[in-house]
Amino acid sequence: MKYVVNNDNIEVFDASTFEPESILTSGQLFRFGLLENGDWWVETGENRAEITKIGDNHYKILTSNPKFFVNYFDFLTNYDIILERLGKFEMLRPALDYGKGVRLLRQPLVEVIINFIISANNNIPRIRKSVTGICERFGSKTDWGFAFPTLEQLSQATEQDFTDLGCGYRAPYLVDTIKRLGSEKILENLRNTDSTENARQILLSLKGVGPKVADCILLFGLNRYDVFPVDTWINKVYTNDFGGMETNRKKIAQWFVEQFGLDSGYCQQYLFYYKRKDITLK
DNA sequence: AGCCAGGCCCATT
DNA sequence: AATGGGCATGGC
Repeated sequence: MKYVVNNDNIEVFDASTFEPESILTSGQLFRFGLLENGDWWVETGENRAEITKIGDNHYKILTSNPKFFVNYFDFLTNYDIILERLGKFEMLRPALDYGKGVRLLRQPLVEVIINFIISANNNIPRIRKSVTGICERFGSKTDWGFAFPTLEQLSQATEQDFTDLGCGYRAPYLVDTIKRLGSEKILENLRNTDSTENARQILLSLKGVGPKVADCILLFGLNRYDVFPVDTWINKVYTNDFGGMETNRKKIAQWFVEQFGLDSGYCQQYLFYYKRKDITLK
């Protein structure tokens, strides 16, 4: 993959490891969609991009903030090398072939924490609805819609607000976590620690954050790749496709990390996307 | 209609 | 440390 950063767009060439549909529907983010002209749109933080296909393996990312999206789409990482390493595992090849256009997004930390607290025991369409509602209710107006709210804006939200937005029993968790993020040095400590396990323990102290959600935050918000979030889908992959006998999800995650090391986070995302390939999210 | 969803909290053992 | 019941709410 090659890319050129311009004033109001990024042009992507040889994009075998950049496929908008794969990236956006792989369950990492919840504010995206398909326009009538076939372009994909994505919003995160206070930014928006539209991705238009120019030709085979050739895209243009239209945005007023190209620098942000170079980082967001993880363009500094060489995915060919990751695919080559993981491809040595024979059983991964169908998933890698199907999902080679997936990338691991480098997302704003607070947004990831809120999104994945909402994700627990929930379905993706409903998560999208709640997250979108939170932006519309508490985020700043933008040229195209609404930004994801800042921590200060989020601190205005009550438990009733989150209930009204369809967050269900997670509403009190959100209020409690938002209050703590504003009053303690949690975000700073998360960013400063060298230890993934230390960061995990900090996250587990948050209400609504268990082992799986913590690993998603580590992966999508803190760019730690020695993690393997195990949800209901990965659980099926483990037992049905890998023939695993363990039932404890923390132990399943540890088993995967033993296999795939620092490629675990990428591997998990390819497997998750492949397992859900028959479920449409447009 | 009933099961399931990118699980977690909390009480009990 | 491990287990299990309860849980808001909408998608399918």
